[in-house]
Amino acid sequence: MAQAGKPIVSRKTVGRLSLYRRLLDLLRESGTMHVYSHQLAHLAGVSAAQVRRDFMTIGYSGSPNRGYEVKTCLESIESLLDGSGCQDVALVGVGRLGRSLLAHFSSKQRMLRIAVAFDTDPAVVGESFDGCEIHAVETIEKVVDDRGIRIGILAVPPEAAQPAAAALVRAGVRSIVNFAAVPLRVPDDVFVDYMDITSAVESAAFFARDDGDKDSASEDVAETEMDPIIRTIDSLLARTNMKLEELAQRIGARVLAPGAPGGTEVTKVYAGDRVSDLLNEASNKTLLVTNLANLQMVRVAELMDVPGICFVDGIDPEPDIIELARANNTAILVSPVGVFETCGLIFQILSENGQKQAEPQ
Amino acid sequence: MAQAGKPIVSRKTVGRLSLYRRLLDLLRESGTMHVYSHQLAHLAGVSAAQVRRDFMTIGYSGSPNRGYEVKTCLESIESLLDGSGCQDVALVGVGRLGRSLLAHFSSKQRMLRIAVAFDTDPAVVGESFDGCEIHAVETIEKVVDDRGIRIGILAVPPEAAQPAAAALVRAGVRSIVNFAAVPLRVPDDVFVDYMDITSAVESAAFFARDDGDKDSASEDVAETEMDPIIRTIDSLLARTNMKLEELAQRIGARVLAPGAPGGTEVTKVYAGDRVSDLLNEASNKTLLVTNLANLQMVRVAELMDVPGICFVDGIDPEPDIIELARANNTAILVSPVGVFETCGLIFQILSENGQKQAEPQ
DNA sequence: AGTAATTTGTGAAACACGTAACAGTGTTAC
DNA sequence: GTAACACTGTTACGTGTTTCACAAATTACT
Repeated sequence: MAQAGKPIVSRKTVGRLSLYRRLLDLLRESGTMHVYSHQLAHLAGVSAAQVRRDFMTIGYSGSPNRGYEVKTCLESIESLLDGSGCQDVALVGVGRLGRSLLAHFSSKQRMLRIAVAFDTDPAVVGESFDGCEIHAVETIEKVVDDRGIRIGILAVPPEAAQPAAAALVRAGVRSIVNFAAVPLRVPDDVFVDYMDITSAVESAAFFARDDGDKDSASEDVAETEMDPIIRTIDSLLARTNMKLEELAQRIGARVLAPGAPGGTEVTKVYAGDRVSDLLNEASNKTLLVTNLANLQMVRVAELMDVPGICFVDGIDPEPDIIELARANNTAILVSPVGVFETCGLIFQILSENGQKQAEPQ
Repeated sequence: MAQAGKPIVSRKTVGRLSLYRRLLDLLRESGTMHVYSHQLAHLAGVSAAQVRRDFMTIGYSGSPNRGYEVKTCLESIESLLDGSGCQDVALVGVGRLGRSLLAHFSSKQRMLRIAVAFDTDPAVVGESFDGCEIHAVETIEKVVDDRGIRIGILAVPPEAAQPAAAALVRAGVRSIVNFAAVPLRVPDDVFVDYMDITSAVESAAFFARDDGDKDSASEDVAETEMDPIIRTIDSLLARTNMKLEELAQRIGARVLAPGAPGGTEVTKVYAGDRVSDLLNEASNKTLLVTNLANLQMVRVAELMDVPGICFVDGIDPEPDIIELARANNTAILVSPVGVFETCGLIFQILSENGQKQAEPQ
């Protein structure tokens, strides 16, 4: 567990590792076992060499021709990032932004949680938001020190940032995320990350103007013919809780076997009939699109816990196939069109569906 | 006004310019006319060379021995950042974070405003927050295109980010600030800035651990004897609306002349008796601390619209001084201790006071 | 078994960025 | 008037990060 010394990981690398971690987590959930550097790079929006280099610096090795094993890779990153056990975070400033942060970290984070928050407003001091008590700012030093908290978040107006930072540092905080738009004067060995929203938007505004005259060659994303695996992985990001039944209806497919009772979510699609690929790619949320309507496919689906199979070209599968699928609680769909068109439709629907959700977590 | 071509300003430089702009704005408010590169650098937390270089790249020139003129420098930066006129921004996702952003930009921003927002939740569609209408996400393309908006902010859950980004790009958006934790696939000529809160905090957590073993040589900030001008400017950041009267009481000073009716705010302190310096540094919120109790000081204070003078060492000023000050509505305080101690006390009080404010804007 | 196809791991080049040094220039003091 | 000074504008340099390119390694197929 990353015990050997400190591999001297740079600020930017740590940021990317945090992103890899989330992506790998998605992949693991979807049942993917292995991932290549270029696939992960694609998902993370960086270059493949960058991914390899990052893994090198943290001392994790994949295997040639197999790529990186999702499970062990994830463990490696987590042992580095999370270190030993859960870390508490202190939040200063429980205004709109602060509350938004409380909600953000109360729900999804595993190893990091905001353990305590501070504010000046007597109206909120003593209250609790998302299970986090609000204390008065005057007590920062005592409370933070007592709890041994080493990470602070500043979500205060600019003029309050420096004093609050000073108090946090005095209390032993070693690392601060600062949402206020002022530079903090802190000792050199305290890490500060600036999240300056105003600067970010102003920069965006600047580059919005500047880019305007470049020939906009690519109206839509180039959509270069990516290899099927990447496309499959991509659809992961559009995890949209689409029910299998609704999907069937949308693509005009007949439903010959209902699948598991209560409906089934689909987050991933595998198209093809290569059982070996399927073994690697499929998960319990993968819809299998295939033009091979035989019993073997149903058996593999059962084996892999795949919730449904979609045959194509409007074929009528043999009765024994339907019978086995029903027995296995595996859904059977029949799309009236070919593999390509079916995949296209599903892809589009999943995308649209993702677009309709716009409520932050 | 920055018309000649495009000076090719890098992403990071633009971010810093945005910060300089805010700092210069503060300086202007406080009445400061000129600023040196090393002063601005100190305020911004960067090196003096960096500041000069940044101004070089945008083609702004200061004058040797005078530094940069706050007014024209501000104009120069603004003409670059804001370009021509006010720019509208589109926000997607009006959850907690989105609302926090709406509030943030509705209040303080001048040239940037969130003109329209989108969400899926039918409960908020049609509503208005902070004067901004919420539309349905399905209408992104039409509304954004119609209004000619070129800047977008994404405050949506990860799975909704890519479709929303695609819609924004199709509608003509050239620049996106993305708060979702996923990389966006957009054409190369669209600018994307990632504000990944989770990554930021996780990075902070990592470095909080890692830094622990370095010898913590500097318990508190080094507080190296900074030149008086910088100290004066520094106190600007602790703009704390401290009333002159309260300040007098806190430092145990006698009040010999009440100053302007209704009380006066102090955001800045100048200590010394160099009239030439005072002419440069003072503003209508500057408290003048001096050990020269003569009529000339009162006249200069009147001239510069300085609200108050604080004499030191418990002296008793001549009656004509008090008389003139009363006539001018200039407050006269007499601190029982020397210049150094008086400044120290005031500084401490302003700092403490700043710390008590912790409510985001 | 041997061969072909991939993919990793990594040294070295390329790049971007920040820093330091220095020459140029207006200002002040005498 | 002139010399000293303090600051800016700019060029050259160093550092940290990213990309390139290729050898080593592993698997699959013949």
